[in-house]
Amino acid sequence: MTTQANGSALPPAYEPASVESRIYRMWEEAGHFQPKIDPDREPYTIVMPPPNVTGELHLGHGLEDAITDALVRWHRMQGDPTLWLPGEDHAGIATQNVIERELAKEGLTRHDVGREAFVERTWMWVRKYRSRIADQHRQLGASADWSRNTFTLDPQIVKAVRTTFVNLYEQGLIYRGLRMINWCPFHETALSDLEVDYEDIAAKLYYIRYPIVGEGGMPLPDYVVVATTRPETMVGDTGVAVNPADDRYEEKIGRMLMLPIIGREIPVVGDDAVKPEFGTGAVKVTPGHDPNDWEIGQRHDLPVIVAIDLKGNMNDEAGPYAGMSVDDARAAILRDLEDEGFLDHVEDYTHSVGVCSRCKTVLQPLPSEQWWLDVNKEYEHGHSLAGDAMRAVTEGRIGIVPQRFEKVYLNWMENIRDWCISRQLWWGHQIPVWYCENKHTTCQVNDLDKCPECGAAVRQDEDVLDTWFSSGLAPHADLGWPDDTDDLRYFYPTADMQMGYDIMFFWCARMIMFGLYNMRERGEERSMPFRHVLFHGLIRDAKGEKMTKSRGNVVDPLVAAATFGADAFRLAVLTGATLGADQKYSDDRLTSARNFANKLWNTARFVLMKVGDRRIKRPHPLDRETFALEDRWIMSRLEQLELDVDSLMKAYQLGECARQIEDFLRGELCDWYIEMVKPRLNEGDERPLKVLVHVLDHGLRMLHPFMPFVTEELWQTLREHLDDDMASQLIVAWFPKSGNNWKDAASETSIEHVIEVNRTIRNIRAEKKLEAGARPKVVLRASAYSAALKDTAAATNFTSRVELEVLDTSATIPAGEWAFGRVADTEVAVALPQVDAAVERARLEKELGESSGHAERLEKQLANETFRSKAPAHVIAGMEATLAETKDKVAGLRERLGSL
RNA sequence: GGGCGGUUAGCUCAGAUGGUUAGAGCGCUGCGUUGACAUCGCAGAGGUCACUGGUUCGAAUCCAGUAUCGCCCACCA
Repeated sequence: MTTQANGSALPPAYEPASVESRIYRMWEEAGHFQPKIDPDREPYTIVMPPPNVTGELHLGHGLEDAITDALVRWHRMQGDPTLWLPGEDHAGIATQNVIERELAKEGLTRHDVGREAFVERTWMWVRKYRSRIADQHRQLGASADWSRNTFTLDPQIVKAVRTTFVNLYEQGLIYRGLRMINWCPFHETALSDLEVDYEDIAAKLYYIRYPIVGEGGMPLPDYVVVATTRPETMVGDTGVAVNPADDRYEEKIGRMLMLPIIGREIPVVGDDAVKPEFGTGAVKVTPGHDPNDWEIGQRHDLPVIVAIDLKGNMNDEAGPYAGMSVDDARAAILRDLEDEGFLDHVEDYTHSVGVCSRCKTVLQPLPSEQWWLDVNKEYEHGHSLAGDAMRAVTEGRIGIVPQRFEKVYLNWMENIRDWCISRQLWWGHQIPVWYCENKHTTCQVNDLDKCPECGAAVRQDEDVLDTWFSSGLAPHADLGWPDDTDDLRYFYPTADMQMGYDIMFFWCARMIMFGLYNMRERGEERSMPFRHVLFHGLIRDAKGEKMTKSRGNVVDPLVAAATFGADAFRLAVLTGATLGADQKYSDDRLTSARNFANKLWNTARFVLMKVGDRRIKRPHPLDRETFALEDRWIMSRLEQLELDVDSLMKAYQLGECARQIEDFLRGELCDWYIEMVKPRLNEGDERPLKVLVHVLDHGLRMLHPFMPFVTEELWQTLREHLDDDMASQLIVAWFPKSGNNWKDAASETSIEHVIEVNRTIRNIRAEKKLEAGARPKVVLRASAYSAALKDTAAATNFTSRVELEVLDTSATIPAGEWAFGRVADTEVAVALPQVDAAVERARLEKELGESSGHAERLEKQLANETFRSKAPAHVIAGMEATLAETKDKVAGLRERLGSL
């Protein structure tokens, strides 16, 4: 044998820790993450969903890296100029909160330090965490272009944000207005509808008597009972509404009621929004603290009284309850109502309340001046933000994967309302609007120091924009918009986008609206931010619970990667579920993925050991004539795999694709091909080396998008032994493209048969409890497959440890003690020391039952005229072949039963 | 109140355009260290594909309905 130096040079087990950082550095230093702009080639671009700068990457980011990197590496290996554009998000509320908590440890609030110092302090935090986040991506193998890394508060993005704002403002889509908003008393800011969660709470429905006022302002003994879950808001009541069609209250409409305790007179109004069947059919109207009541108040010109302040406490409007918290005020009011006989009765009642999606504080609906984006207004004839965003999807310019999410997207977009974009925070994009003391308002991109109209000093609007306003610009802004940059011209529109389905509305929807709007000069076919958007599911813990800090079940992807290897982590999350579906995460899956990496490692180790110091030429199609049956088989199987990989990748079936490659390498290459050719290799036959090196090379290439580190490490050694035009690194090597050179259906059928025969032999060995070390004689009697069985006899002798003799059907099996089996046309006889006739009979009878049942079903179907006329020919032919084989088998079984 | 998804082996999940006896990993049982790999190999047990009805020559796959779990949307005083 030749030298074993190269194979033995690899340690016997794959050790990710000793490989990953070195390999990553090698890629990055070679500049492979940075695409070269080539006008003759279509680029592949994908923008990374920017993680919040507030902290660590979680499993969701790990999954995203696995998905994106697989797509990116696949395209890069196809030769596409490939750009994966990374970034981080300033994450307004989340980040501000982190810094406020830091301050709180020093006993300070943000107001103590002031806006400027607070923002500076936040920047210090950001600088520290940004590089940390990038390092975390690196550890997972993300081949993103760090030279283009973008932060959502970079000057370039500020310019993009302001330009967008100004354009929308000038077209009247952005406006400032007094509306009912969701106010979070904890964060002390307005929120958009999307940032509201609803929680069911067990509460009470309080029925309160509102006396009717007679002539002269005196309360009458008669009263109207209203039902409310929030009695404390009655201090802000300015009316009571009933349905105008409700007979019970018909004559009450227009009369005045006396607000209990407070003593204010309020009118009864008729409004269709009131449902007669709910409660008493009469509802107290508090326009200052309820969105519905706000609407009713608008319709009936009712005054608005705001009685709750921005921290959730009662203000002076609450009279005797001023200064109390909402909860205290509720208790006090109920006590007073009861004391004075106004509380009619109380019922248990479960309803949902809006809470802040971040801190779960119960939100206060308040009328407030905020900035809004009107997504339905036409900015040009026939064009609105939401309308364009819907059409891009319905007309197929943007594809949603999986497609079922299309409906969710469209349904949301159809019902979308104006977006509250201002936040009362300090960290973020400050609104580019300036006011002067003469009430002039200026909205412009550049900073302003004096009023262009009157020259007076100006003050910038203090609010900042919703974080998603800037994220929504990502694809074009990250590429340089509003400037006309090379990147923007070349890489926009981006190809794919990928995110968890949970941020479809927050992010995907906004990117589509903003992209189409800002890039509209490009025309419909080139203005969309991306051509496909992929929605992946959430990763839950092993019990299916959502991973949250409070549950303490959060898994750090870097710990997983450090324990099992980044490749194992990536493979595990990628194959854990299909796109769009949630997956449960457990170490078991990581373990098997790690084991596969090790299996691959040892496969390569074996091949390299056998190759020694040779340089191998790839198999040429002309070699087929000289190749053994199993050589032709594995080459044919490889070619089929390449075809399947191509179509699966194109269909974004990444998990299925990885699984199929793994199945091939494990189940066909390792389990069968390698085992079968060992005897030939031992005899110095070098043909299998050609095949082994080629198949391993292609396998590593195809697996690289999924398991980049181990494949690159192995390929670095393998390439030294392949006499071919090779790239220096696998990351930029060509991806196997399926040709039609090796497809060989006959070889596939033959080897499948040989494998089944081997399985049957082994099965008999195990069932008959033959000595593991024994080499029993085996006689095969076959017709059509006899040549294949003879060709592979040496292999079978080796892999199943037998002494094989292949006979034609004309020959008879010699006398002696045999255990019999059958595979299609092949009768398998394994020599036995002795046979237990009863056990053998039982086994044969069971098998006979199964086989004759199968034959009957086939016969019945084949006898069916409709089937014969409608089914495709290959199905019928296949079934007939199976029937023939099954009949042979039945005959054989009967014969053997008879001879027992 | 609308909408969506899941329900396949003990567990976690695959099964594209319907097609011959439904797969993998883990777990389980038995055997095994034949120089790539015990992070391994071989063999085996284990499934009426949630249920009912329909379409079809043929259904895990398509249609309708039911059950159950989960999710999303919606201004339920």
